[in-house]
Amino acid sequence: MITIKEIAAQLDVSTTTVSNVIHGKTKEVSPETIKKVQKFLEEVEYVPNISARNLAQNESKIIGVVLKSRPDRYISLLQDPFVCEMISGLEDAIRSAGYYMMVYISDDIAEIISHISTWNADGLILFCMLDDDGQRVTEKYRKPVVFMDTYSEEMLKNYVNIGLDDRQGACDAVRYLIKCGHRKIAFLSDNQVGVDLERFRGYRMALKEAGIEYSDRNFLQLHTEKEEMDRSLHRAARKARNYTAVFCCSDLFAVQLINALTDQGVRVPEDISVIGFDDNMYGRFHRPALTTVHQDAGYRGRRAAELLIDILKGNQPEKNRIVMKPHLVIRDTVKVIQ
Amino acid sequence: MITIKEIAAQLDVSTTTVSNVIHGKTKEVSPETIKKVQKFLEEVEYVPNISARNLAQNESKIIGVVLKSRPDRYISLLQDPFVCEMISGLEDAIRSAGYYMMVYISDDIAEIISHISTWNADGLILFCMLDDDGQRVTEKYRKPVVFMDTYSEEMLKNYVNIGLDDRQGACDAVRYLIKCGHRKIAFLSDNQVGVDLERFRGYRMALKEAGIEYSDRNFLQLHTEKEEMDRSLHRAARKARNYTAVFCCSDLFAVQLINALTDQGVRVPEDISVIGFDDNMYGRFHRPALTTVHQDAGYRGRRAAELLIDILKGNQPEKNRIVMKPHLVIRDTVKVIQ
DNA sequence: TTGTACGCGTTATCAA
DNA sequence: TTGATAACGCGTACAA
Repeated sequence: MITIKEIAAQLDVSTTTVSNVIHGKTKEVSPETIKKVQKFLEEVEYVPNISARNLAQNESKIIGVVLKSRPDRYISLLQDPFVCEMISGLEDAIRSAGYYMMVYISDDIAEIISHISTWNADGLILFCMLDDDGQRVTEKYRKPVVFMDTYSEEMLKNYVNIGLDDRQGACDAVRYLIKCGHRKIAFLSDNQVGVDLERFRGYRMALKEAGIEYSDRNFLQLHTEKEEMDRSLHRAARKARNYTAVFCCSDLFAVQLINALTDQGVRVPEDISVIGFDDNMYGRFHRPALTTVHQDAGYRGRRAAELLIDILKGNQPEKNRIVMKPHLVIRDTVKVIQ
Repeated sequence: MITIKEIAAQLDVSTTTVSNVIHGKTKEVSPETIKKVQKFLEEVEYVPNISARNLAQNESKIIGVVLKSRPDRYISLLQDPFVCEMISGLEDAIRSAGYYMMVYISDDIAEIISHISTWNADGLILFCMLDDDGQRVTEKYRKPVVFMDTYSEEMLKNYVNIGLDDRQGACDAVRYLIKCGHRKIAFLSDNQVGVDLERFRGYRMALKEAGIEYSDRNFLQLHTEKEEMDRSLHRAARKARNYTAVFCCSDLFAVQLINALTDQGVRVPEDISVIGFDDNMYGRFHRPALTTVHQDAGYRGRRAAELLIDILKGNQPEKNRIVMKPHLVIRDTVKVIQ
C-alpha cells in the first residue's frame, strides 16, 4: 500500500500538495501539478488509509447498525427475513452514500457500546432496543442516532425514529377478519412489548369497535426459546382451534402456526383463518399464500440510513417521528364465514 | 473518549505504564501501580481507539467478508436464507474470537479490493467468486484468504477452501429419486458453473449409473433476473410436467417451483416429485415439507472463520481443502411410483 | 520499575 | 502556489 508521503517523495512535491489534489482542492494547486499527481495516483492505484484519516479527522465514515440479540431464540437475528431485508436496505443506502456499515450484534449493551466507541462510529442505527437499552446507549454515545421501531417515550422525545403504524396495520387486519364474519379471533405473539404491544392495541381496538369482548385467553403466547418453540407452537395451534381466525404478529409465526395446524389435520383457511404481518417471502412462498399486513422492511432500512446520513451532513431532520403506513394484502388464508 | 495520554497525566505515570497495564505486561510494572491504573481504567471505562492501534501496529482486527452480488437478481444476497445463515455463523465466530466483521457486498471487484485496502482487513473470506474474481482479489491482496465454495482449480491449488461435496449430495438425491421409481428426472438451476455445475455432475452421475439417458432438455434453466423470474418459473413448471421428478439446486428454487406447479393445478408429490438442496427454513416451513439435501450453512461459516483466524495466529492449516458432507433429508415431496 | 521519544498515514494550519 | 510541521492515539524500543 503506497502512502501519500511516498508519493510526495517520488514526485518531489509535498504531502500537502498530494492531499490537496486527492481532495479536489484544485484552486490551491497549479494545473500541471494536478495533472502530474493525478496521473501518478491512478498508476499506483492509491487507496487512502482509513485509520489514519479517522485519527486525523476524528471521523470514521462508519455507520454502526446495532441489533440487540436474544441468544436463546430458536432462530438468530440474521435468520429472520424481516431483519435481513432491513439490513439489506441499510447496506445499500450506506454504501451508496460512501459510508461503511458495521453491524454490531450482541445481547450485551455494554459490549455494544464498547465496540461503537472503539470504532468511533459517526452515527448509529438502533434496532430491537427494549426497556432502557436505548437510553443506555444514548447516555454514552453522543453522536447522531436513528431509532427503528422504538416505542420508548423518552427516546421518541429526543431522537429520530423511523417507525411503522403498527396499531393501524393490526387494526386493519382484524377489521378485515371481522368483515369476513369472524368474531372469535385470537392474537398470537411471543411478547407484549414494543412493536407487538402496539399491534396488540390495534387488535383490541378493532375488537372493541365491533363490540366483541376480549378475554385474556385470546392471547396466544409463543415461547420462542430454542427448546420450547416446537412444543409452544403446537400448544398454540391446539388453542387456536377454539377460534375461527388468528392474527399473528409476523409472517414467520403465521407460517409456522399454519404448519402446526396442518400437522394436526386442521386446514387453513377452511377450518381456521390466519393473517400475518410483514409480508416477506415466507408468506409469499407459502401455499395457500398468506394474507398479511405489508410493510417494506428494505425501504424502511434505506430511509433510516438516508436520514441518518442527512443528519451527519449537518441538516436537521424536519421531524423526529416518521411513521410509515402498512397496508393489508389479501391473499388466500382468510375465509369468509357464515 | 479518554486517551492513554490523558490517563497517564491524571495518574501521574507515563503512557508506557498505562499501556503495559492494559496489555497485561505485569512483570514490568509494580503491583501498586497496576492496581491504581486498573482501577482508574475501569472507572473511566477506557476504550482503546482502534484507528490509532491499527496505525501503530498495522493490524486492523477486521475480517472482511466479501460477497460478489448480482444486482439484477430477483432477490438480493441478504435476502437469500442460505447466505444469511452463513453470515450468521461467520459473525458469531468472528465476534467470539475478538475480531470484527466487515461485510463487503458489491458487483464490482475493483470496488471490493479498494474497500479492503482502505480498511486494511487482516484476512478475507471470499464467497460467490466466479470466473477470475478470486484471482483478481488475491493478486492485489496479499494477506490470508479463505474461500467458500470456489471451484477454480487455480485458487484451490493455492488457497484454503471450505467446500461441500456438492456432487455427492446431488448424486445421493437423484439416486434416491431413482430408487423411488423415477426415471424421468429434470434438473433445475439458474446457471451451470461452480457449485451448480458440480451438482449437475452429481445428477448426471446418478442417471448414468442407472442407465438413464440424459437429454439437454432435462436441464430446466431459470432466469433469475427481476423481470424474468416469474415467467421463467412458470415456464419451468410447465416443462417440469413432462417429468415425474425434478431435482432443484436450492430449496428456494424448489419451493418456488412447487408454488408455480400448485398454481398450475399440479400437485406435489402426487403428480410430480420435487427435491431441493440446502435444507433451510424455506423447505422446512413448506407443506408438504421439502425432501432435500442438508448442509449446515451456519456451521460452514463458523468453520471458515475459525480456520482463517487460526491462520492469522500463525498456524498453518493442515490441509487446503475442507470438504463437508451433505446428507439427504427425506420428507414429503417425493412420491414412490409404480 | 518508569519515562521519553518516535513512527504509523493523514489532514490542517500557517508560513514562505 | 507550495511546503514544513504539528496533531490525532497508540505501541514500543530504548534510555534512565
